[in-house]
Amino acid sequence: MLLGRVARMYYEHGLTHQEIADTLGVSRIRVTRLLAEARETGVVEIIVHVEESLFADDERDLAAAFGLRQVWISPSVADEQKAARAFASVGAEALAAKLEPDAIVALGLSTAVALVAEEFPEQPLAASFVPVAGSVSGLVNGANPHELALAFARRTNGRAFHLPAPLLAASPEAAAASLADPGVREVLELAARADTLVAGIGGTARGQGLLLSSLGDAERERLLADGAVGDLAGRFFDADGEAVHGALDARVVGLGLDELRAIPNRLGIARGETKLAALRTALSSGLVNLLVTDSDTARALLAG
Amino acid sequence: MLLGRVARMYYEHGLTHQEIADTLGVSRIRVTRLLAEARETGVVEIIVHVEESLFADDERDLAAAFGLRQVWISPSVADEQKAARAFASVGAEALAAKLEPDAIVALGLSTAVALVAEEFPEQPLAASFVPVAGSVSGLVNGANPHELALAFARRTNGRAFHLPAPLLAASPEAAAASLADPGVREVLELAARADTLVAGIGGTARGQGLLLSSLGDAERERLLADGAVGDLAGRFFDADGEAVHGALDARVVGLGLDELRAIPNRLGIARGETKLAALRTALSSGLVNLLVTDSDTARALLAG
DNA sequence: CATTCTTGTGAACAAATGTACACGATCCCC
DNA sequence: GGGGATCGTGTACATTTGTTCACAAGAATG
Repeated sequence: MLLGRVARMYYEHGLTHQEIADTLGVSRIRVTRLLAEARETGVVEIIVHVEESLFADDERDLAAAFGLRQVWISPSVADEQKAARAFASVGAEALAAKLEPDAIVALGLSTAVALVAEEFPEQPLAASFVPVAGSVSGLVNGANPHELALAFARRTNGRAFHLPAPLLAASPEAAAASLADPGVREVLELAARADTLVAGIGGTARGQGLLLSSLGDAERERLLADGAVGDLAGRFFDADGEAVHGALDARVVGLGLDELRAIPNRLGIARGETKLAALRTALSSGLVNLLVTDSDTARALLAG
Repeated sequence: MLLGRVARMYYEHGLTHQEIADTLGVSRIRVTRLLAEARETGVVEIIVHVEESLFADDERDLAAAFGLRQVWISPSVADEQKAARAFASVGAEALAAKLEPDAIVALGLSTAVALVAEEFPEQPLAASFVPVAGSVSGLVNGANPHELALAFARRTNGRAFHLPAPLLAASPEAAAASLADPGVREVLELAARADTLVAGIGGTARGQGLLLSSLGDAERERLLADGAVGDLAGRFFDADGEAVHGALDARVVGLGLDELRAIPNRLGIARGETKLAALRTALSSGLVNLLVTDSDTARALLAG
C-alpha cells in the first residue's frame, strides 16, 4: 500500500515529495504521481466546509431577474480548459442536486452536457436517461444524446435508452417515417414524461453547436429570416420563445418545443458571449427554469 | 466569506492561486494565505482513507520483539523541525487512541511530551491530567509537567492538576518535607491511580533532558557510577530497569519507579540515537508497554 | 499626543510541484 | 518472432506555491 503511505506522509505529516521519496527509496516523480493517483481514486478526500455557493449573490439575482427556480454559476477563468472543466463540474453538481433515485432524465444533444456527463459523480441512482432527439452522424466526440445517456447511466448505475434515428432526417417525410417507428415513438414518449430535462442552449452564430454546423449557410439564413434566435435540444425558437416552424423543424426527429416545456425541471446549460441572446430569450420565456452558466455570462445577463 | 470561496475555487475547481486572485480582485499572496488559513481552521479538511498505519511492519515487529502492547512510528526526515512535528503528531494520535473520557492521565516531564501536547487534537474528553513530579525552575519552554497538564486540559476541556513542588529539592530532607505537604500528597496519590502514563525516556549523555542538564557533572558521574542508563519521568533506572537509589533519587519529588510501573498504560515517547540504550532497557524491562518513536530509532532498536 | 506593538500587505526570492518529452520494457496481435 | 501499441520510468524544464523581508496602517499603551 505504497499509495496510502505516500498520501499520509504528504497530507498528514506535511513532508515534501522529495522527503517522502528519500524515506521510501523511490524517485520524487513517482511520489508526485502516486499523490495524483491518490486524489483521483479518492484515497485522499478533500472537503471544503462551506455551505454557501461561490457566487451566491449573482445566483440569487439571476434567479430573481428571470424567474428561475435555481441558478448555478461556475468561475470564469482565462484558461479555457479549466473554465470548461469548472463549468462542467458545477453542471454536474446542479444535476446531482435535482436528481432523485429512479428519476427519468431527458437529454438534449450538447457538448456542454457531454462535459457534465464526464464530471458526474459516481453514485448509484438507478435513474433512466432518455434522449429527446436522434443522433448526429459522424464524429461528434460523445455529444450524441445516446452517448450522453450511456455515460450518465454508467456513472449512476442507471438505464440508458437509445433513440434509433437521426437528429436531422433527409426530408420531412423521412422524419415522419422515423417518428412512426414504434421503437422511436416509445422512447420519445418516455422522454416526454421525464422529470428533468438537461439540455444545452445554442446560439445562431455560424458554426455554433452541433445542429447548426451540420447545416449549410443557406439553411442557416433561412432560419434567421424566420426569426430564430437560438435552439434548445435541437428545436429553434424565436424572440418570444416560440417554435420556429419551417423546413428544418419538420426534419428534426425529437420532442417538440412544447413537449420540452412540459417537463417540470428544465435545466439549461450554457455559457459564453455567443449564447447571450439565445439565453436571454430562453430564460425570460421560461423555456428553462434552472440554469447553469459561468460568472462572466451571468454578469452579462444581469447587466443586459 | 472570501475564505470559503477561495477554498472552493482552489480545491473543487482546481484554479491556481493566481487565477483565483484575478477573478476575485485580490493579490495572489493573499489567496495563498487564505488557503493556508482554510486548512488550519478546518474549513478545508483532507482525509486519507487508509486503515493501515505508515510503518505497520516495523510497529508489529517492535511490539513482538519487546513484548509491547502497541507501537507507533513516525517518519524520520532530515529536516529536524518536520521530523519533530511528525513525531509529535503521531504521539498525539497514539495518546488519543488510548484515552477514554474521564480518564486520569499522569504526565512526566519531557520536551517530547510537550510537543505532543501542542499537536493534540481539540476534542472534549473531560480527562484529568496530573503531573507525576514537580516542576523545573527557570525557562523550560512548556515542558514542565504542570504546563503540560494545562495544555492538554485546554485542548480536551479537561482538568489540569498542579503539583506545587520542585522536581528536584535542594536536599533529601527538603524533598521529604515537600512530599509531606497535603497538597502534594493528594496530587501524587491521584497520579498513582492514573489509567495512563505519558512520559519521555531520557538517556544519560551530557546535557540530555531537563533533569540531567540541571545537574552538575559530578552528580552525573555519580549516577553513571551507580549504573544508571536512563530515566523515566525523573526516575533513573539501571540496566535491569531497576531504580537507581541514591542521593539524587532521594531529592526528586514525584512518583517512584515502582509506582510508575503500576500504572496500566505506560506510553513512552522517545526517539534518537542518544536514547537507544535507555529505550532498550525501558522496553525490555517493561517500564513502558506502549511506545512512540520514529522510523530510524525503530530500525535501530530492531537491529540491536 | 507620541510611541510601541501588532497586524496586514505585497515584492522578491526560494522551494516545491507538475508537465513534456524521451527512453526502455512488456504485452499483444498478427 | 516482428512490429506496434501501451505502460512505467526518469530527466529537464516550466509553473506554481510558499517564505522572507520591508513597509505601512491601525490599535494599544505610555
